[in-house]
Amino acid sequence: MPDANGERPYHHGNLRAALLDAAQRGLRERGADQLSLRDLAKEVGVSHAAPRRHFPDRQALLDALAEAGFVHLDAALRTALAGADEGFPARLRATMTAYIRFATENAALLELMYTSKHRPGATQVVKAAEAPFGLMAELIAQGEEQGALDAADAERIGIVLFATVQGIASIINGNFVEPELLDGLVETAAEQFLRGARPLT
Amino acid sequence: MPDANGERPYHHGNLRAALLDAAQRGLRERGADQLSLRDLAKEVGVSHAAPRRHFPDRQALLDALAEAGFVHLDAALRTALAGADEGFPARLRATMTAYIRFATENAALLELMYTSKHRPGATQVVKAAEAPFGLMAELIAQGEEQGALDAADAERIGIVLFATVQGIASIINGNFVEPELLDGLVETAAEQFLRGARPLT
DNA sequence: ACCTGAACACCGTTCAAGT
DNA sequence: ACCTGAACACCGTTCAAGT
Repeated sequence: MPDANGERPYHHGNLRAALLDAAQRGLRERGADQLSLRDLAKEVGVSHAAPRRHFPDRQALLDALAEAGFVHLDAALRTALAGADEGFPARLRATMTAYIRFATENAALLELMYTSKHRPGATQVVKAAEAPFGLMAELIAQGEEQGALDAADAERIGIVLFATVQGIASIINGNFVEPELLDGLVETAAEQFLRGARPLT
Repeated sequence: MPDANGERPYHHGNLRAALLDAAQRGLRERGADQLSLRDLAKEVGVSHAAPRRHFPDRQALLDALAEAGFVHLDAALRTALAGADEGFPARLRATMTAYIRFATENAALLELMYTSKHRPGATQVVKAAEAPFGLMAELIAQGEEQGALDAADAERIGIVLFATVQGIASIINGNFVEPELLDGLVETAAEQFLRGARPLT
């Protein structure tokens, strides 16, 4: 039982949350490669074997981080959309910009999210990704209703849009183009997308 | 000196090449995480400290793999272009398809290539990426000359195209969409691109 | 110049045992 | 149910020493 004096902030029901919290910081500050279960356990104040109860192995913790990443990404996109104008072009740009911002501000996390560690097994991660993918599809469907798009298949076009922003993000994060080009790339992609999907006459 | 009987196939000037070769196989078969310098040394038949002469640390070997990956990618794209028809739409589709094929057939390598391990320092990797990026820009420039594109800035459009295929590849490799959708996604992206960048009248 | 062998500090993972 | 402590096999990295 937890002893009477308030010496230990964790250890009861929130070891898992505490570990994830520490892992999130470590990921941001030192990258996924430097994330060690033993370190995290020490940082949180438990023995090195304690995390095993909550994460059967290291990969399980990384998967949990990726899963949480998709939840946060989805929230960021929905927040951006909530604050955007009603017109489709504005909503498109707001979503793209929010994605890129999230991706560049959480570069190590993004890597983890898309890394094919999601072999057969990590269904949770794929499941969590459905929310932002769905958001993209909804956005496209709205554009069709507004008459801004001729797109027949909202889901497929949504995936291509998703892929485009994700690709821009990974090219920027990988240092393959100068960061100054970022805004221009997003704008070029948005313009091309609007022109490419607009009704023909 | 190498003793007279032909017992050792390596050890002279090609330890580096032998290590890279073994690493390439290991990467494909077990992924980058499972790549161990000690294992590679054992597989090649040298002591565990020998690789240090050629790769100062583990990251240096991973960077060398990524660098070689971009060289191979560039070759694959150029081969595809050499066999394609002259018209821009055909050349565009050939390039996109070749990229996606390379990316899905070398998923673990692709991850390594784009992983932001390329922090300040790994200039070799970024340098090696310039070839395929340049190829994309050339492709766009040809499209402009043929009158198929209105694009003002070939380099920027080329980067967006690059980002789109890379994004599709990572979404497929990450298992976020069913593989059956792949061909349709590439075709949708190609159509949108052609429509988005075509002259206005 | 290139490689060996021992040593160091650190891992992830397992398991009997504690509370 | 949750955590501890010892143990195991394995790392990357370093360095004196060999050839």
